[in-house]
Amino acid sequence: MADSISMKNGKIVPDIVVSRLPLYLRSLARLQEEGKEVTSSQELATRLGFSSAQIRKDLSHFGEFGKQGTGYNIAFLREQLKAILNLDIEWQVALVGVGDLGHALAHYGRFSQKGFRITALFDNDPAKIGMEINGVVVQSHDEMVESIKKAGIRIAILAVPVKVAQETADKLVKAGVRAILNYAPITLSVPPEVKVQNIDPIAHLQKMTYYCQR
Amino acid sequence: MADSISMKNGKIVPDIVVSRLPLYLRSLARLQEEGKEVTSSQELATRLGFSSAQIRKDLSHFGEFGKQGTGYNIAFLREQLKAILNLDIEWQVALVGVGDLGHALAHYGRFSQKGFRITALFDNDPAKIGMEINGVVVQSHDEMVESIKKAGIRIAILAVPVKVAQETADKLVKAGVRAILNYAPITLSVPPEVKVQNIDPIAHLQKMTYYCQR
DNA sequence: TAGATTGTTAATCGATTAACAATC
DNA sequence: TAGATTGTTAATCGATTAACAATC
Repeated sequence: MADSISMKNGKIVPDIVVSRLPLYLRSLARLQEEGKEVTSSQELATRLGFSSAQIRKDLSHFGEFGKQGTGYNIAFLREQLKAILNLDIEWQVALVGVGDLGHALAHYGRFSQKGFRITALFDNDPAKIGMEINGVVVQSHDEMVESIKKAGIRIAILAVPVKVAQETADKLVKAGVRAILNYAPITLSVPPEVKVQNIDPIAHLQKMTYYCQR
Repeated sequence: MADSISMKNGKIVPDIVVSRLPLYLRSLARLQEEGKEVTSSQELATRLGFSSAQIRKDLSHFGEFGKQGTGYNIAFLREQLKAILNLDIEWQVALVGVGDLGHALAHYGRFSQKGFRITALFDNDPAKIGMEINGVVVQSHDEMVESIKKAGIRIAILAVPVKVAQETADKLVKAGVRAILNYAPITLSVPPEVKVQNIDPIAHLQKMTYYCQR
């Protein structure tokens, strides 16, 4: 993924800063649920295990959202962050691969709750094509490129076996997809304008066992 | 998670280096499947999108594994990395929360393929307790601490709803768990000796939409 | 040997943090 | 006003990379 893009009079926002914005958003939602109206960089920091300086610095890349002596209005900061992350619209998402994992993802309510509507499903297993999940019909891989293009879908979740992951990613790119959430344990090769985020539970477990004595 | 632990005559290995070892392992497995016997930092780098210098530097924290002019013997480097990550034994894993996601995880073959055997399942839904998945019987949350202690399980996968995630994590810690793979969208608070890795697909999607024009 | 590639050092680059003036 | 907390600057810290001697 590109390291950063231009923002706030041509200055650049590091990719790692962007990564933290969703976590800020999550904490703010939590605070709001708890009935709070304002918060501080210190409170957010404690909750997230970051430093307050980091939070203020991160936010400063995008503007000024707080008031000295008071802190941040939670509802306001949430709205601002949502706008920055382009979350003030609903995104259509294609889910490719309706195996066990894909099935669970298709049922996972939090996607649509957070504005990511899975509006297209694809699989190449004839037994699955035509099946309906949550009101969406599973289509064949052959229809994929055309169907995604036609719907103007920009985000895809890739939940296919490793051996077809790269070729499927290639088709997604051809279809105009710009963001791929990749569940296959492989480093995908895509053009630089396409973003990829990998989810590999095994890699996480293997990292933690380093710290566990047997 | 702690930033690093001591290694190789008291020197310290940055946490971020440890994070990359599983990816090296994954690439090496791939290369081996392709029939290759040796590789180079350059080849690994290209596959992973890293620099070759980074790969050599990372490995140098743990020893010398290559030969000048030749590169690395794949089978040997794999074994070494597995040993470093404590992957030369099989780990027992407890899976807590057998909803849609938990169910999919319980069926996900790659865990046991990679040496993580899910040997205990827990849920607090009476309808699920007693159910058998892949030969493992779902137990109640009430039995959890005792059961994990007795089995000596050190790794848990947390797939419960957000609202009970922290209290469940507390129980896991009490039961002696040292590594938690957390699927609940919340920052868990645990003692420093317990490692947590978070998997939050929404956060990944929200990061990518930053780079997508609507 | 000549060519290739390691392991390591030093230089560079970037991210985090400490500190504080500004100000609510 | 006094206390609190922001936004920002400069210092620190750490990670990445370039370069190369060593050597297979």
